[in-house]
Formats: sequence, C-alpha cells, structure tokens
Amino acid sequence: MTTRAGRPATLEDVARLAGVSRSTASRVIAGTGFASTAARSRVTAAADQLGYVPDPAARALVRGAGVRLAVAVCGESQAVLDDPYVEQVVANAARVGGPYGLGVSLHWLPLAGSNALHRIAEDRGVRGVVLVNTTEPLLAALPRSLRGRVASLGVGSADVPSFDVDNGGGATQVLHHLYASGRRRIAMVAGPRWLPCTDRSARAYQRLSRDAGLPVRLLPGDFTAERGRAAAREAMRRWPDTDAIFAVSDPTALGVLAGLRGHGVEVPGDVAVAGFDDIPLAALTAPALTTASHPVGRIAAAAATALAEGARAAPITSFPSVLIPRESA
Amino acid sequence: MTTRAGRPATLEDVARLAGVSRSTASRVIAGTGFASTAARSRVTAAADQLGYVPDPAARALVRGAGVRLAVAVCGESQAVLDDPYVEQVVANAARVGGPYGLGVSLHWLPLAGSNALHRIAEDRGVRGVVLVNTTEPLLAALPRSLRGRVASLGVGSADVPSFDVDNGGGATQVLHHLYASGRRRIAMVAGPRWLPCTDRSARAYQRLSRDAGLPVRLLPGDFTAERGRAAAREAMRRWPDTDAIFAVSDPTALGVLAGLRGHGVEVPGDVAVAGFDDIPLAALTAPALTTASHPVGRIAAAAATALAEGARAAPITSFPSVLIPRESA
DNA sequence: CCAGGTGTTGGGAACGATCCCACACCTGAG
DNA sequence: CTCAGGTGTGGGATCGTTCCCAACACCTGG
Repeated sequence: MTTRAGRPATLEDVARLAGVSRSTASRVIAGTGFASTAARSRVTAAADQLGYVPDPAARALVRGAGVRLAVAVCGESQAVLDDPYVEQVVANAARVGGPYGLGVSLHWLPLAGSNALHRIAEDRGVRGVVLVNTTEPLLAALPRSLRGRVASLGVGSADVPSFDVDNGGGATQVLHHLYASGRRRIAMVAGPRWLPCTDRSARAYQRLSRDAGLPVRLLPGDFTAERGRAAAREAMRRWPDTDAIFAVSDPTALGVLAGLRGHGVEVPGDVAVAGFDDIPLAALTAPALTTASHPVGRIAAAAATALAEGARAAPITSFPSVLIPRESA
Repeated sequence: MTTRAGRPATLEDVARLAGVSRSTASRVIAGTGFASTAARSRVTAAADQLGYVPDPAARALVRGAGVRLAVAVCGESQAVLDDPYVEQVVANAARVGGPYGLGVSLHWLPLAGSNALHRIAEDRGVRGVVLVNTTEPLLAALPRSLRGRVASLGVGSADVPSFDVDNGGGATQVLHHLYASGRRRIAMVAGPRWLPCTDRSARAYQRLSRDAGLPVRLLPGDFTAERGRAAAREAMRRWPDTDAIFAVSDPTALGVLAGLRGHGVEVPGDVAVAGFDDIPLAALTAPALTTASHPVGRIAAAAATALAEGARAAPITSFPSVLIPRESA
C-alpha cells in the first residue's frame, strides 16, 4: 500500500488509492456536495480497505467546531462531581460522543458568581455544553458565544433546550400511591433550595396536599443519604404521627430508611417510605424501596446526541417517570 | 482589543498584544525551549488578559497526539457500560482530562475475537486508552501502535502499566476478619472466570483456607446483585452449614443479603456477609455491609493522568484496600 | 579584535481536513 | 449553434499550533 507504514491512513491516502482528488474523497466521506456514484463507491471501498477514520482534530480545526462536550455541574462544592448521577451522565455522553469523534470533559460550576462557564465558553476545544443541576441565574447569565450549543438536564430557557424527567408527574404518581394505600400525614424531603426542579416537585406536593386537605410537611434536602438519615429523625421529632416520607432521591430515601430503623420505626408498618430515581440498589434493600423511575442514561444520551449533531432541539424534551411499587410503600 | 469580536483569542492575538512573535509566545505557553524572563512575563500577562486557552485541536493536529482518552471495557455484552464502576472510571478520567484539553469516550470490547481495539488504535483522535476489565488474550494481541499509550485498570503486562487496587490484600483482610470473628465455613462468590483479578482473590482464598484447614466453597460470579441472590440460595443448598459468605463486589454482597433474607437466614447471626468495593450505599443497608475499600476514582484518575502527561508509568501501581468493618460481619 | 559558544528570537513549513472557487462536461431550450 | 444551468472534479487557501532552522545579540577567552 502507499500508506506510510505504522501510521493511520489519511484522506490523502484514501484519495490516492481511489484515484480521485482529496476534495472528492472529502465530499464522499463527509457526505456533502456532489460526487458521481462511481467515485462514491471507489472512495468508500478505499476508505474501509485502509481502515480510514477521519482525524477529529483536523476536522474540528477547519470547521471551528471544537472537539469535546463539556459536562458542567452546578453545586456547592466540587464533591458534586462524585455523585453517581453525574457519573452516569458523563458515561452516557462519552458513549454517544465516541462515534462523532467527541470526547467528554467534566467541570464544576460553583453556585455563586464564578466565571467558570465563561472559561468553558472561551475554550475552542469545547463543541457543546451539557448543564447539570442548572440554576436560573446561570441561565440568565449564559455567555452569548454558547448560544445554540448548550443543553440543560433540568430547567431550560428560550435559548437553552431542556432534557429532563417529568418530575411533577413522577412525584404525583408516588403521592397518589401513598394516598391510595391510606397514608394521610405525608412528609416530603425535597431537593436543594437553589435547584429549580425542587420547586416542581414541591409544588406538586403542596397542591396535592391542599386539594386532599392533608398537612404540608416539607423538609429541605440535598440528595444525599446522610441528609435522609437526619431528615427522618427531624420528621419524627417534629411530627410524630407522620405515616409516610417521600424523598425525591433514592439515596436520601435509603438514608431515611436507615434513620427510621435506628429509631425503631417499622417500614412500611408504621411509616411508608418512597424515593425517586430507581437506582439499581433500590431493589435490594430490606424492605425494597418503592420509587419512581428516572431514565438518566437516556436523558443524557439524548442531550449529548442533540449537541453532537448540532441540530436545534425542541425547547423541552420530557421523559416519563413511572412508579415502581416495591415493599417500602 | 485587537481580538476579533466574539471569537476566542488565538496565540497570534496573544503574541501581538505581548509584542513578540508567535513562536516566542508558543514557547512560553507550552513551556518548551528558551524565552527571556521579560518575554515570559509579558506573554503570560497577555494570555490571561485575553483569557487565552490553547486550541486542543490545532495542538493535537501538529503534535500528532490525539485529542481524547478512550475508556475501553471488556465484557460479555454492551451492558457492562452501564456498570456504576465503569461510570465512575469515565467520570474521573473526564475530570482530569479537562485541564489537558482531553475528552473521554467510552467503548465496549466484546470478549471474543473482535477488532474493536484495533479500530480504536487506528483512530487519530485517540491519545491514549484506559483498559477496564482487561483480559490476558487482549493484552497479548495489543495493537503495536498502542504501545506506550495504554493503561490497564486491572492486570498489566510488560508493555502495559497496571493501575489496580490490591485485590489480594483486601481479600486477605476480609478473610482474616471473618476468621477472627469465629467463622470457619466461609463461601466465596468470585468474579467472572475470564477476568484475571478473579484468580488473584480466589487464590488468596484458597491459600488461606488450605493453611487454616478450612473447606473451599467457591462460586463463580459476575459482580451483579442478581447473581448474589442466586449465589446465596446455591450456597445454602449445597453447604447448609455455611457461616459466612464473602462476595468480591458490593452489589453482589447486597444481593447475597437479599437472598439470605428471603431464606429467613439471620445476618450476621447465622451467616456473616462481606463485600468488596465500599460503594456509598453499603453503609445504608440493614445490616450495614462489612467490606473492603476500593478507591476506583483515585485509580482511574491516576491512570488518566499518566496517559495525559505521556509519562512512562511504573509497571504496577497498586492502591491499598482497607477493611471497613460494619454490622454484617 | 575576533572566533565560538550561549541564549533568544522570528520566519516559514508542516499537520489533515474542509470548502471556496474555477473549470469541464453534458443536456436541453431558444 | 449558442448559451444557461445543473453535475462532477481538482487546486489551492485556510484553520491554530508546533517545531525546525537560520539569524542575531551578547559574552568570554585567546
């Protein structure tokens, strides 16, 4: 072969083998512009004979497009990056990015005034940004240069398409399930105050409680198991007659389970417990956790695909959440 | 500014602002070659005034270096990519890659003869490869062009540095702990047969059992919770007097817990259970799981850093595993 | 005062793909 | 027969960076 030994083939090699010019080969590979069927087949044949893979760097350079997707996570500390939810997002983005020649990098966005997102926007290496735990101030101050290449896993805006689970729907199903099984004094452990989706589920809870004439027992949370433990203690102290606790995150719900157990409270006998997310281990606890599904992987993959294809996504893509009834409620 | 409006600064812009040539600016930024202290400070000042970030694509193109790290996971099906362990590896690689302008992509390597790894090696976009669940045939058939830019999270070879937890040490600590608390009929749920680290811990188990005159009760596993459930049933059926089960993965151990519970077996009263990995939820089950730590994040970060820096890593970097005694054993 | 280092600098050619542009060919309408 | 317009093709220029190399300034010792 005319390929230099040991080095991957270039477009030039493919063109030479196919007996056409670099330009024609490029048009065939990229699928843009004209090419005769003869040329087309000769080029594709040559390409896979040589095992040709376009160099994403060269491509990105000339197209001015950037070579990776940045996953940017808002949070109080850098520890949010260790969250299994975030890890799942990154892995799924990395999986869909590969075929497009895109890699994924992971960044922390401090909650209060920081120019971290601006630094990401300035980076020519960044093709698009996946926002996780998106806050409203952040969306308001979005760098202009990012317009059209951001996707939010959470709340969106006019400029930023949103890919999210139907929080309200999932919470409603869980609450209906609790009500249907006779629970009337339901406490809820919500998400962090600064996170907009907290509002969604909290509002669903407040509306349903008001409509059914039930008390509102709302506790702030942060999605961690530790917080669940504390919240369980707090709920039982403040409202000893509580007969159900709904935590909007499975780790928190498992923490609640542990906290109640420590207090000698029977689940689901004395108090029912429900979570949200359906993490794999929710099925393994004793009692197994009743929860609502949250297809994080599919959501992240959809957002990453939209960014990779550069297509303008629908303003809101909502993924359904379904109730997974198990033993704890 | 002399920068074109709206577009990120280039090295040319930095050089112009600093009043030096592109070459000098390049030398300062890349930290290679000579530069007077005066030039050095003028260039760095200009660079951060403009918020300059080198374009990784251009850099990779001219250096011939590739622009992302590929995480390649061996497994029987593509479902291995959904493993939280894999997700944690990817996220940590993505975190350390960012500052180097490197993204991460995720790939599945089928167990039996496939040229998936060759395709990755042919891809000019790939700077380095992190191998997960590395098998020996794979290492033997490693594409030459990958030499010097692979790291294995697991077993290594002369060409491939290994970054791994001390499996043998961790298993030994767990087994000593079980023995010290009076357990004498210990069953072990190992890893998949094709995975070399399975040998390590299984051999530690066999040696210790022989030395102490204990029976060997070895069950194959696959790191899943479902398998743990089944293994628990199988162990109690084949060896009803078993008084401890050691699973080399926490999800499996949680499955064992669930399986034993289903059989009305008391933990740790009748049977002690121990796992390996110390996943966050191991602390939350009832009873809380005794396990050995496995610093996956640090291991992945170390491997990714070695690849990003292009430095030749030590043949074996072993990370200690420490016993985390809780309630289940 | 000049040979011969030793730092320090800038010009220009890569790297591999895209894409604009000029050109060649063909077909059918005027 | 000519000319417009649709197809197909190849030759550069280009993206932002690195790196080789030649040029130059300065110093030191003969």
